[in-house]
Amino acid sequence: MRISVRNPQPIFKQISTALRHDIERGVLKPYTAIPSEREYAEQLKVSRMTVRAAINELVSDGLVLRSPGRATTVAGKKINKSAFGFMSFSEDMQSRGMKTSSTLLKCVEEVADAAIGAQLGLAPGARIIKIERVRLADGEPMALESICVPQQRFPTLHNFDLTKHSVYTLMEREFGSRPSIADESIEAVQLSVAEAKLLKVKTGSCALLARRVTRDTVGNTIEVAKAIYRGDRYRVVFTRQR
Amino acid sequence: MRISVRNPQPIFKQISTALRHDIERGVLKPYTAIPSEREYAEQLKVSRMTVRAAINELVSDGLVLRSPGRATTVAGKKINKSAFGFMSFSEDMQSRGMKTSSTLLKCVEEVADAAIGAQLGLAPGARIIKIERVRLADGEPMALESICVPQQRFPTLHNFDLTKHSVYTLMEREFGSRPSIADESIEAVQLSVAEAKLLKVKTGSCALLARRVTRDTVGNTIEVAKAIYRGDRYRVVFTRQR
DNA sequence: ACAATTATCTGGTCTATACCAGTTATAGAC
DNA sequence: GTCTATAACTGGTATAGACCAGATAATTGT
Repeated sequence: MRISVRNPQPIFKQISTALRHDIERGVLKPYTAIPSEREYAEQLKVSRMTVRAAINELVSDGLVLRSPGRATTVAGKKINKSAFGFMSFSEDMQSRGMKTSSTLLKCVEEVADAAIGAQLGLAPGARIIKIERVRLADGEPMALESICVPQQRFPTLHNFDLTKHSVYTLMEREFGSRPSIADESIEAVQLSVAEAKLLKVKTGSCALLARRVTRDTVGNTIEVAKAIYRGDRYRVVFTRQR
Repeated sequence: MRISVRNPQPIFKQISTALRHDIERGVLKPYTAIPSEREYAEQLKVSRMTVRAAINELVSDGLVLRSPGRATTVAGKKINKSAFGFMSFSEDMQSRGMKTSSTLLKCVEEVADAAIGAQLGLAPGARIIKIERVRLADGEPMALESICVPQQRFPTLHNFDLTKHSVYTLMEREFGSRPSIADESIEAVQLSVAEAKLLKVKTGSCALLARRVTRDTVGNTIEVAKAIYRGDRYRVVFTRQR
């Protein structure tokens, strides 16, 4: 493992990605103990707290398990290789090696209704930009997505080519608002006739309905989203800890 | 805020729960900045790193937002009050103020089939304990749950009253195995005739199917679970970060 | 050979300090 | 007033030490 102070990445990040790779490549094998924090500290000539910060990252991703008194061990094989985090549809699919595309159904500026406005923390009568898209993976319809963002914060968002660019990327690059945290809920629903037609499945099929309220690093609510994923092709995977 | 070294809880934990309460009670209001880490450190006469550890807990629960250079602010109202973590059905429902009960459908010791055995990391032919229950909240059927645990690790689990005790509690108290991390997947499915009858809903209704592989603090896989939740009454809620 | 004790591991917490890089407020120049 | 440079913040990272309690390995005494 090589770490460098000249690397713009913080040391603990360098260490955690190095360890992550070691686990992925099998250098550190599942169910076996990894070297102790003190060993790494001495070997890498960094403080133990720095090593600890690195390992913290792995713990919160569920890659390793810590238990007081015992050595830290590599967790067994995970259902989901990709760490949780939260991803946009495009990032999500791309990480699975699928090509994504979109069909734009709607892209309008309108007055926010009471519910959406309240969730976005807007005054009554404030305007929003509403974007509705069919999301496809390798050409096959996978999800229906409806996004509402405050017009005031992203005034020209609807001028970009939303079939090409990720909305999150645009938010960050063009408007300096980085999505940071999202409250999400998932439920099972039956598809309506219109929804089923767009997804090219039978009416009444089961689907996952996800609602999401996204905030940026400053705490502003920047998005209220609703997405319907085909039940036969989509599965939400995550790691829980306690 | 009062912290004490005599309190068996670590200081940073005391601070984080105090802050959590302040946020819940509205002493620290949404969208407003909280005092800086240095202020808390001086006021509480602890190291800044300790305060930081406390605030880290709030950040990972999505209660506050940090952004370099700026003050830390309280996040807006959350969809889910309860932090994510992972909970058993009983804990889950109880936290919602509902009374839970169970109907035991099956509780047997048998040879693990290939798939389950592999997930539990067992040798072919090893025995498991399989528990199937209908879970009820306030007397109403809410979920069907099927749990498989290795017989070797929990030899007498099926002798306990599983309609009364939480399996996780038994695992920890009676067998010294604390559930620590779980890989979970959720998908939408249509209920079969038998499932619908047990849940007292119409055949073909939508439901959430959750699969879970749980490991303890040492990394042993201690449970493979499958649960079917009524789609009309259940919703999975969580917070994502990136 | 076995059981009990002890030494030495482990991670968990904590301190006090330091420097950096962003952000914001302030004070000064115009 | 408005603009600009600066000072005073913020959180982010890192250090080098310290002590604790749980787990384990080594060493005893029998």
